[in-house]
Amino acid sequence: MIADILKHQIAQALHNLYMVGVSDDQLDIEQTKPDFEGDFTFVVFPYLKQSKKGPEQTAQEIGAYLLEQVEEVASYNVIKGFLNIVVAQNYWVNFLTKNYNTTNFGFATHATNQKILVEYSSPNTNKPLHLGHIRNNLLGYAVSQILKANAHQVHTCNLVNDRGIHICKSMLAWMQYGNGETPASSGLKGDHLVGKYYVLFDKHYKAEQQELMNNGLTHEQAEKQAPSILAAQELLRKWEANDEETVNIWKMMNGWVYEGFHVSYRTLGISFDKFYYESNTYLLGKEIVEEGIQKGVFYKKDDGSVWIDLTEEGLDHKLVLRADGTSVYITQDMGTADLKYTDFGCKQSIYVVGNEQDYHFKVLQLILKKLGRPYADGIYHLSYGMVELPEGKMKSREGTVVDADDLMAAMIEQAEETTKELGKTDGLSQEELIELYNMVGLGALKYFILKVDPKKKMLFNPKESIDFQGNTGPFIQYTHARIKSVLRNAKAADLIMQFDESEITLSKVEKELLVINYKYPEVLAEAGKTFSPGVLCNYVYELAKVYSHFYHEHSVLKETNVNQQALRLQLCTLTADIIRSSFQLLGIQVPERM
RNA sequence: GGCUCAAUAGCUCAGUUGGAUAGAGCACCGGUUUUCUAAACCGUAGGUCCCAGGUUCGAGUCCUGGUUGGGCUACCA
Repeated sequence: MIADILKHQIAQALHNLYMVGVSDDQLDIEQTKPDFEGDFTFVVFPYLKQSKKGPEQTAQEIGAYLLEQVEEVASYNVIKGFLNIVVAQNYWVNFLTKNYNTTNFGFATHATNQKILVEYSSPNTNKPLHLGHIRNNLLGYAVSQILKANAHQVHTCNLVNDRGIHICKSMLAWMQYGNGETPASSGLKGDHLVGKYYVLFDKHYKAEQQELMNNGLTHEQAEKQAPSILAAQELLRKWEANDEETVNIWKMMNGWVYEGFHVSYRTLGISFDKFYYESNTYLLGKEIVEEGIQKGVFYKKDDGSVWIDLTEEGLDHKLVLRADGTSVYITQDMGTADLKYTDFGCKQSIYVVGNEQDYHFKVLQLILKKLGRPYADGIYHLSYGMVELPEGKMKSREGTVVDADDLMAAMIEQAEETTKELGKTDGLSQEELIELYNMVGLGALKYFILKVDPKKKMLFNPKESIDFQGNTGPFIQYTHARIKSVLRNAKAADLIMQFDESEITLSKVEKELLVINYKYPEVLAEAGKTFSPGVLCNYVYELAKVYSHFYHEHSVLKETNVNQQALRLQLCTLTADIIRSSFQLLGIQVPERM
C-alpha cells in the first residue's frame, strides 16, 4: 500500500530533518480533499515544535525529501501546514493492470487462524418474523460474510427460543379457539397462523384484565390474576413436566413455525451452520453455577439463591440461580456459551442481539471472564437499535408490526412495477424476470437496512415506500448492469484490454475512479475489524456514484485512442467486480441487465 | 434515582485516528438523451452539527456539566 510507504518515508524525513522519533503507525496521512491537488495529505502542525520552523517551511522540506527519496511521488504542494503529495500516474495504472482481472479483488488471501462464531436471528417461535428480525438477520449474515472475506474461519448459528411462556400463550389460544385449524386447513403460512393465536391470546388477556380492574383490582393484580395468564403458566408447568399432550401440541405448532421460518429465510437468502434450541439448552449452566461458587465468583444467600457481586465493575448484584434451584436467562446463556465453545472452539464469538440486552451481555461477559473462560475476552455483542415506525416501537402482541414476509413481497412487487414501467428488459425470459424482481426488490430492502449504523435506531415509514433512486440498492445494481452492458458490447466488438501506459493520460474522473477501486481492500478490512456492513455500503455507493460520473464524462466504446479505451475497459471490469463482490457480502445479488 | 446509547439540512442518513470551506440521497426548483441502459448525470436552494463550558495550533469528532429521546435497571426471556 502506497500509504504505508509514504508514512514510512515521512517518519524517516522527520527523523533525518528534525530528529523526531515517531513510528510509522503513529503517523497520520489522509486522502487529499477533492478541492486540492494531490492524493495524500500530511498535516505538519503537530511537529512544528520539534522542527522549530514555520508550517509552510516544514511541509516544504518534508515534501522535498519525499520527492527525492520515493519514486512513486511525482510532485507535492503545500498549503499552510498541509503537505499534499501527488503519486505518479504509473503507480495507479500499474495497480489497475495487475488487479483488474482478479476475481474477488480485495478479499484477504492469507487465511488467518482466527475462528469466529456468529450467532444471529434467534427468533421466538410464537410469531412470524418482522422488520426488526430482518435487521438482525441481514446484519448477522453480512457480518459473517465480511469476516469470511477477511479470511477468518467463520461459523454461524441460530439459537431458537422455542420454549417459554410466550409459546404457551399461542398454544393456549389455539387450544381454546382454534377448532383444530392448521396451515393446510387455513391456507396460512405456519408462523403466521401461530402468530395469529398469539395476538388472539393477548386480546382475551387484555379483556380479562379490564374486567378485573372494573371489579376493583389494580392493573398489576389484574395482570397476575387473569385466567388466561394463569392457564398459560399452568401449560408451561405441564410442558416442563413433559406432559405428553402438551409436548405434542408444542411440537406440532413449532413445526408449523419452522416451516414458515424456512420460507422467510430462503427468501432473505440466509442460512446457518447450526441450530440450537432453547428447549435443549435451558437447563444448562447449573454446573457452572456450582463451579462459580467453589471458585468464589458467586455467593449463595440464605434462601438458597445464588448471586454475583458486580459492584466493583460499576454494576450491581445479579442473580444467577433462583432460590428454588431453577435457571434464569443468564444461567442458560453461560451454559450455552460453554456448549458453543465445545462445538466450534471459537475464541471469538459475536452475538447479534438488540440493544435492549446491552446490560445482559455486559454481565454475561464479566461472569465468563471471572470464571476464566478462554473465550470470554472474544465475546462481542453486536448491538443494534430498534427499527421504529413513525408511531413508535413495533409490538407483535398488538399487531403493530411490519411483517417480514409482507414487506419482502411488497418490495418485489414494487420492483416488478418499476421495471415494467421502464421497459428495458426485452428478451429476458419469465424466469429471468422473476429473478430480477427478487434481486431488485430485496436489494432495495437490504441496502436500506444495512447502510444504517447498527447501533443507531432507525425509522421505517411504511407509507413512504423504500426508494429505488439515489443512495439505494437498485442504483448500485443498475450501475453494475450498465457496466456489464458496456463490457458485453466491448466483447462483441473484440476490443482489447491491454494498453501502452505511455500512450494514456488519466483524466480527473478516471483517476478518481481508479483510486476508489484501489481503496477497496482497506475498506473491506475496516468493515471486518469493526463488524460494519454500513462501511461497505457507503463505500460501494461512492464507487457507483463516481462510476456514473465517469460514464457520463467519457465514452468507452467510442474512444478513438485504443490505449485509453483499454484502460477504461479495465476500469469497468474492476469496478463491476467490486460492486458484485461487495454486494455479495451484503447478501445482495446484482443483475447483468435491468 | 442509577447505568447506558443516541441527537448533524424539511425528511432519511454519511462524516475514518481531532485537520483545510460540514457531505449524500429524498422532497423542491431548473437543466442534460439522433452518442456505451435517464433506476443516470449536472446545477440552484437548504446548517446555531441539541445547549453551555473546557482541552489545543485546530473540535461535528475528545473531556465536564446540562437538555431532549430510546433502552436497561425482574427470582421474565
